[in-house]
Amino acid sequence: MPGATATPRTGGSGRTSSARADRHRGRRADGERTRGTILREATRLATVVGLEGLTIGGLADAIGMSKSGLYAHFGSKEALQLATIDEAGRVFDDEVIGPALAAPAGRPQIIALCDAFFQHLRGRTFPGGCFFAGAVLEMGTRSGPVRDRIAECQMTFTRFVRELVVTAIARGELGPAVDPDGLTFELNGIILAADAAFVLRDDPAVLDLAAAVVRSRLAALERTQRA
Amino acid sequence: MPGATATPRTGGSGRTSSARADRHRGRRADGERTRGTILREATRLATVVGLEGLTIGGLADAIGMSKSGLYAHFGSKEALQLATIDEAGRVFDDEVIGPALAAPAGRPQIIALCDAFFQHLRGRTFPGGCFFAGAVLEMGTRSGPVRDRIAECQMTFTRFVRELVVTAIARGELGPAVDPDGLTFELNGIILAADAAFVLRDDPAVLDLAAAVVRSRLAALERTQRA
DNA sequence: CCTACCGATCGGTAGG
DNA sequence: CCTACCGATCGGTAGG
Repeated sequence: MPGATATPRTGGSGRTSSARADRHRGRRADGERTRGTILREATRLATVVGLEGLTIGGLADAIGMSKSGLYAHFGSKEALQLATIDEAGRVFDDEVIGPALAAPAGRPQIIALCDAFFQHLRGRTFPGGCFFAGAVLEMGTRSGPVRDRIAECQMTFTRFVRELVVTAIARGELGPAVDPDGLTFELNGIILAADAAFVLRDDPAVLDLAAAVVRSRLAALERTQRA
Repeated sequence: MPGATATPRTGGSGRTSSARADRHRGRRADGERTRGTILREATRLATVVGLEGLTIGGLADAIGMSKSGLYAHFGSKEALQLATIDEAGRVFDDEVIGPALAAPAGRPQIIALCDAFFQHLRGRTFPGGCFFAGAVLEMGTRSGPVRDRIAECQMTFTRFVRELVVTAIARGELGPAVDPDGLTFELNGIILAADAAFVLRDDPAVLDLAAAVVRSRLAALERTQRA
């Protein structure tokens, strides 16, 4: 969720091929792999117990490591939380933002974004539903770098949705009098309602309802002059 | 949020006036008062640190009591959590359900319900926003009596909103082809989006936007035939 | 990446 | 409603 722009993560560090460089690369690659394993489990765990409920010991147990093994990768709980947020952002970009960008510009991108989000829930990438929906309510009224990072992610997403809305209006696929802020707010609400209902009822039917609501809402706005 | 029906909580126990009964009543009244103080602070604290993050020690400190003083009122953390949920439900009934029921039946009740919810946020009854919105995402994927109680509250609220919608359709204040489940879902989404945005941005302007969205949404559905 | 440890805090109990 | 305590777990560190 960090952004709508694809941020290519260039991996390895060079082209040297001495034994020493290979060993360095091997060690670093192992470390990166372990780090990835830790963070994948951390994102999953955090959607169930929260970013604050995520404990170093609990996470270490879940992946069969010692606590100090985790401290070798992240110096503190806060650093782990921030890295976990970034990992969740990469997953969100891959599974939700990516499919939206792959769709034709305008209204199809709005529908693709919502459908991708519902698929993100349906596929149970995270056992506790949307990582960020939970994190916003958990961290919203606190303070510190973790809260600020979550707020930043949420703002980035809202801005992205608004861009799609503005584009759809400019292309004449939504009525010219549609209020971008209002529709962005509504779409975010549909997304949040889908997450809450799916988390609670564990029933894919709520995602079908959500997808139908998105379509009927956009169809109505295509014809009317006032949102 | 337990229900839309007013549940009068009959207090005192009788009409006896012996010294012994008075002393009993006095003791019980003191206990009830302390219990209320504890629960009021518990609901507030829980909206910031979560129902799970709510600790006996932290709550005891917040109200200037000893931990064991709390254990005298609630035998366990789980019992405290359940009592806290009930207290939050009473507050929600008072501040949100009550004003809706006081409005004229039909569409005015839907608007009154949403406005009362936005006012519930604006007045900062709870520092962390809507108690139940946070609790649903925190407890949704767990198990046990606390999760079940939260799920029950959410279902009761959803049913209540749906009743208002059905009534408004029956009265001809919403188009006959409006889908009750779809509109209930949308209204719940607007409520959740308002809570998330207010918690994060701490800006009453988001509540004004939410109120405007509710009105324009209902106005559009009054005229159209398909939701 | 490990074992072994630290002070602080967790939920909960004994006994008054 | 209190003091005093329990074993378990918290985030974090030393030293390898």
